[in-house]
Amino acid sequence: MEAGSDNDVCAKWSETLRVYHTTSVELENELQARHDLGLSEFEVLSKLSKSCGGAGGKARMKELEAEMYLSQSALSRTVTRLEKAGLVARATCDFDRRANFLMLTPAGQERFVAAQPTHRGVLLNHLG
Amino acid sequence: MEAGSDNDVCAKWSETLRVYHTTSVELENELQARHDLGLSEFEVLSKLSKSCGGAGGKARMKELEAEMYLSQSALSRTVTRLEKAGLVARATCDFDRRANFLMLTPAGQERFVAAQPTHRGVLLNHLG
DNA sequence: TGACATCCAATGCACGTGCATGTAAGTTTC
DNA sequence: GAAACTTACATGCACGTGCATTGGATGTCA
Repeated sequence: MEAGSDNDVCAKWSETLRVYHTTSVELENELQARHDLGLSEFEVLSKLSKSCGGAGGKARMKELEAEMYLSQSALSRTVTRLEKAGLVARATCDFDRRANFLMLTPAGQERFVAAQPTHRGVLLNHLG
Repeated sequence: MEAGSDNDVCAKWSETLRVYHTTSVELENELQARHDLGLSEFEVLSKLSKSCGGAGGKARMKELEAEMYLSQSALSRTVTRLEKAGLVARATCDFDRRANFLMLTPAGQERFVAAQPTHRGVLLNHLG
């Protein structure tokens, strides 16, 4: 019987929508209010911090793009915002001068470390 | 120990992000390509169809707003788009002339019925 | 070497969204 | 019944996003 299966996926999707929206809205609000960071911006800092082991590490734009649900152009502008805020630095790669290396600045590392508990708290609230 | 719990919620959130993004992108693409409908627009048609039992039924904007993850202004514009496409009609309520009654037009009902299998198909693909 | 395809990132543009505000209609208080 | 408040919806504006394009660097093949 297929009707039950239809209802199942509908309910599952409905629940996914609920969790996603409520959680991401609160993440956005809390990160913005407490740390002046958008959710995409926080996630860029997070990926950089994890894949580079703190300030000074490097990652390419393409690597980030593959890990995030964000288009190439949106990622480019997100990084531009972070750069203007002094949280991230771009450096052209010596071996492939098409590519950018991205580095967390000390300020960026600091901001991320400060924001991470907020992020965790919201997730625990909604998913814990 | 809290580290395990932290990892749990992170993994859960990560999975929610993955399911949400992949599913909603494909929903958006398929509905747009096959039926010239955005996801929000489809969901308005869906709510109207369900809460009104097909064409000619009525619902207020405020009712829809409560059921959807969309701001009042975004909903207003979504309904405007649907109205311009001839899929929904606005009628001012006799008893409260601030409020709108929304009605699915026959074309709107038809479009929704045509689009629903597409919607179900994508959901089954991703969640089934 | 020269011509062409491919790749990386930035940018112009259109679009959907949220916030703040405006307008009109209903409600309450005196 | 008038004034103050509240509610329902629309609209101006700013912002983040995706698509398409551009510009510059790299790779490939004859």
